[in-house]
Amino acid sequence: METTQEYILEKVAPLFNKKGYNGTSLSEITKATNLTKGAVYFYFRNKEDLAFQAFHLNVKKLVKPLNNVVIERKGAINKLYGMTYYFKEYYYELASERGGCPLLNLGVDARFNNPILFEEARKICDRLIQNTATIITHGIKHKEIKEATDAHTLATNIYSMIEGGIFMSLITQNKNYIVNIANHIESAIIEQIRL
Amino acid sequence: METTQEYILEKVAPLFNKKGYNGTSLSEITKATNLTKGAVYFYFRNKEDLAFQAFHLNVKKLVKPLNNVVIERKGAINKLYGMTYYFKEYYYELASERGGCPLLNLGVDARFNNPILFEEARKICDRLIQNTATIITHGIKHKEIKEATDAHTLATNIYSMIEGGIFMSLITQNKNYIVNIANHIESAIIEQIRL
DNA sequence: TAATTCACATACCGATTGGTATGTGAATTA
DNA sequence: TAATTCACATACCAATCGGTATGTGAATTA
Repeated sequence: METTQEYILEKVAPLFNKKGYNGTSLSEITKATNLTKGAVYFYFRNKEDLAFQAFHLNVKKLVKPLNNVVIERKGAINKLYGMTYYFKEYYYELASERGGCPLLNLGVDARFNNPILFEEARKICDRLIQNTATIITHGIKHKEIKEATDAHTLATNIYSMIEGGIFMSLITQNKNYIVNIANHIESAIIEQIRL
Repeated sequence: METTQEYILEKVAPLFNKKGYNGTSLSEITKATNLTKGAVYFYFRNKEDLAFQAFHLNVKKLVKPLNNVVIERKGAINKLYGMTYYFKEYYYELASERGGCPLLNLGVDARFNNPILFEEARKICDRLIQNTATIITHGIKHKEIKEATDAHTLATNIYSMIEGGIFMSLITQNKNYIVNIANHIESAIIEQIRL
C-alpha cells in the first residue's frame, strides 16, 4: 500500500521536474495533492527536503527501466545496445510525461540557486557515467571491445549526447532528435569499438 | 556610448541566465544595477520584457564569435572545423562566465513556466540548426561533402552533442566534456562526410 | 526665464511566498 | 474508558514578490 508520504512524492515529483524549485510553490503542491500544508510539513522538513526526495524519485523512475534492460542483457556490446534501445524506445515518452530529464532539469535549475540540490544532480551524473564506463571496461577485459578504448571518455561522450538529444527533443517536442542521437551512438561509437 | 538600457541589460543578462526567470527577483536586479525599480520600469515594460531582451543579449554574446569564426573560413569543411574549434577553444569559457548556455538554460527554465520565453529559445534553436544545415548543403553542392549526407539530421545531431557536452561540462565544471564532444564531431562526423 | 520633459528615485500596493503554531477528530494505547 | 498519539486541517505570520503612482532635480525647450 502507498503511504501518504509516497503519495505526496508521486504527485509532486513531476511538478518540481517541470517547473523547477522556485517555480513550484507550496500552494501548487497542496493543490496537486489535495492536501494542506499541515500534511506536507508533517512528512517533510521543508520545501527543499521535498524537492530533494522528489528528484530522487524522478531519477528512479527513469533509471530503473534502463537498468532492467541493461541487466537482462549479457555482454558489454549487448548492454550498450540495450541502452540505445531504451533511449530510442522508452526514454522520450517516459521523460516527457514526467516533465523531462530530472538530471538536466535540476542541473540547470539548481546550479546557481541551490548547491545542495545541484550536488545531488552531479552525483547522479557521476553514477550514470561510472556505470557505463564499467560496462565498457568489462567488455575490454572479455575481449568484446578494443583494448585502446578509453572507457571513461566514451561513457561521458555517450551521456553528453543523450542529454543533448533529450534536450533537443523536448524543446522541439520531436522524438527524432534523441532517436537520431541513439542511432549515432550505435553506428559511430558501439560499432567502432567492438572487436 | 552605452545607454542606460544597455547598461541594465549587460548587468542583468548573466543574472537571468544563472538563476532563471523565477529565481531572478526585482530586488536582485536593482542591486546588480545600482538602480531602482523606477529606472528599470522606465526602460522595460515588465520583468518578462527584461528577461526577453536579456536572453537575446546572452545569445548574441555567444553566437557572434561563433559566426565570426565560421564566416572568415572558406568552404563547408573548414566552416565545420571552425565550429568545433570555437567550441573547443572559446565556448566553455564564454558560456561559463556568463552562467551557461542561454539556449539550454531558458529551454529548461521556461518550458513549463513561460511559453513566450520558451518559444524564443525554440526559435534560436531552429536558427542555429538551420545555419549549420545550410553549410552542409552548400558543401554537398560544391562537391566537398558526400552527396548521401542528410544535412538536417547531421546538423541536429551536432547541436544535440554540443548542448549535451556543454551541460556535462557545466555540471561537472570540467571543460573536457565539451572538448571531447567537439573532438568526436570532428572524427566521427566531419571526417566521415567529407569527399 | 518660465514651462516642460526627461531620467530616474521614493513610497506604497495587494498578492503570494515558505513556514509555524494551534486546532481537531479518529485511532491507538494504557 | 480515559489518556494519548497520530495524521492531518486551519489560521496565522513576517518577508518578499512584481508592479505602480508619485516625487524630484536636472536638462531641455519655448
